[in-house]
Amino acid sequence: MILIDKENIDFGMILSQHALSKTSFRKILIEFFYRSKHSLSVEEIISKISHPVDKVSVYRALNAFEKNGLIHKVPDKANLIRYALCPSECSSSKHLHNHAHLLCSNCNETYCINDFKIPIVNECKGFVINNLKIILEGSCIDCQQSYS
Amino acid sequence: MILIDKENIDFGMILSQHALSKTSFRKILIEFFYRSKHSLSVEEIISKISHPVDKVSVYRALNAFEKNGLIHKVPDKANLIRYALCPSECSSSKHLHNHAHLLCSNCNETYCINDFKIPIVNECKGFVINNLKIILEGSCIDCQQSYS
DNA sequence: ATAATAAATGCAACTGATTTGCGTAATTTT
DNA sequence: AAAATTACGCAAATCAGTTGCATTTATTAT
Repeated sequence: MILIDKENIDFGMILSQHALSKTSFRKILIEFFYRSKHSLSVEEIISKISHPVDKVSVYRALNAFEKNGLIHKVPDKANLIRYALCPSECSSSKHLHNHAHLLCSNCNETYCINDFKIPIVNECKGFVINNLKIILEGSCIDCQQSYS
Repeated sequence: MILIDKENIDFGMILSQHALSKTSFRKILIEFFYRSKHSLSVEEIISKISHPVDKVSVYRALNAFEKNGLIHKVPDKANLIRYALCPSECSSSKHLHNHAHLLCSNCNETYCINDFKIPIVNECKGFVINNLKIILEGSCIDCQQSYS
């Protein structure tokens, strides 16, 4: 397991490394992703961030972050745009993900899981498969506890 | 393998068996699903069906069909509403699917595949998993051929 | 078969997420 | 520091999907 000291990350540096402008909003946004343990929707970003932003700027920043390999889209129960941090191997030229998503039916939080066996597909109908998306729906720990 | 004679299916009967009204539009709609080898979006239904329909009626019919176990939602590249026929075991009380979806990156058609091994998930973060969605993205046979 | 009841349809208008255009402000390059 | 590029905020547009309501069609009961 890799432990990251979240208090001492240079978020401006992270933006530079991904060829993204270091505006005050974007520094706060990337920090917000690092501090969040689950994925983020546009609404969540606007309401919880310590910086007044127009939603248009949020959409555009997320777009740029994704394009440059910093974040990736994750499924959302309501089909909203929702993102999570990429593993460090991703770049603007290529997103390299090999993970599944856990989606809580109750609170609609999405978490990434990195350790799973790729399923074996027997019947392929001649498809050439480039990308695999796995979504596991269920109840997250927090929601299970709140039921009991 | 089960062979179905698509020329002699009583579509009115199928609607009755699923407790759905036999309107002329709904008979044409269910027939359209039977004759299509891939999944259908609302837009595709409206433009290709031999019957003038309002989109609202399409949405409402699809909703009713799904609720009564006749069709099920499938993923769509652009997050549109998209449906495919259920296996005959589905009913209004329960949808019983155990299959994955092939999504062609080129033409955006979606196909169901029924023969695959469920992946083993090692890292679950305490989740209770109720439902599994698997989406295989790639190129379908037709799109591969059109490239060569 | 007919009347009564329930459900489906079409139209117009609405919602809510996302996008586009454009002038201004901040950032990066020279 | 000036010039060039990119991001920002605002207003307005777009696009999929939904809701309300009056009308038509289908189902059920007589």
